[in-house]
Amino acid sequence: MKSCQQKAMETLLHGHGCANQLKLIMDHHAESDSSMEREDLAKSVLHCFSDALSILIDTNDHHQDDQSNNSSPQDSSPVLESSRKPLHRRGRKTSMAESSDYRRHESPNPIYHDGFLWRKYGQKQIKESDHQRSYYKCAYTKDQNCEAKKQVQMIQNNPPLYSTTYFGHHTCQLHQAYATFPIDTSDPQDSHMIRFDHPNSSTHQHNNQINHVKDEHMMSPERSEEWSTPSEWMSSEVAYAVEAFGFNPFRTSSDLS
DNA sequence: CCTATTTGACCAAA
DNA sequence: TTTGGTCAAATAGG
Repeated sequence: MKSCQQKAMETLLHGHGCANQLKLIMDHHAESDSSMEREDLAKSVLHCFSDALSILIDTNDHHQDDQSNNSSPQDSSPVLESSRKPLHRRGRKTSMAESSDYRRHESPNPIYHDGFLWRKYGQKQIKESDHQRSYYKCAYTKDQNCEAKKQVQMIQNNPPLYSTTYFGHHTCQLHQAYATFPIDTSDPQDSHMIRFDHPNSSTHQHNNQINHVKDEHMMSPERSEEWSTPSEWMSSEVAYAVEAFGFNPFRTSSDLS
């Protein structure tokens, strides 16, 4: 089992990778159709930071955790939740969510471009919810025994709210690439961009660029009309993320500085 | 062709 | 028996 610091480090490295990818996109396709991708990546970066922070903060005050529960974080999106929080069990266990380590995000739109390559392997109607849940695993599960998974589910219709839950941690090369990238390059202008393709994948993969999960038709088809202009909800989503990250849902700001 | 997604079947846990 | 998670055959689509 990995130490919390290790997890935090991995999360930060992922965020770093996403930021790199974002910069790459902004450098090369400044005006193109990649705004959606950029938006998702920006969100991922923010999520990574808050994830890492929550891990570190959580381990920091693991001994003085008495009054931590009653200060429930208000429900501004995106909401962050982790398995390190106490889980109240009611009724049947929801296996994955209660047994293994997970990080959950809520946001007004599903997160597809999070810097990793996912493969969908299932979709289920969930009892209490009106909406289906989609199951993804890392595209390198087979090649590299990467166990990372994620679930995406619409949890609310109006306004639209999606829950993205990550399970396990990436051990694949795509992830390792972030770790080998020099973090503090002396020259911020010159970008030594990391490669996002994978050295072993060329033999049997027709396409080794980041190949993002496409929009599912699982959700109600009419939902797309609810977002009048894409730029509206996208920028508001990032604004929410910034806001949430700024005050940190788990602690008061005094703990951060 | 090849790979990715869809979707009903299957399985394990409760 | 019900439910959530996964498998894998069928299908889509490049």
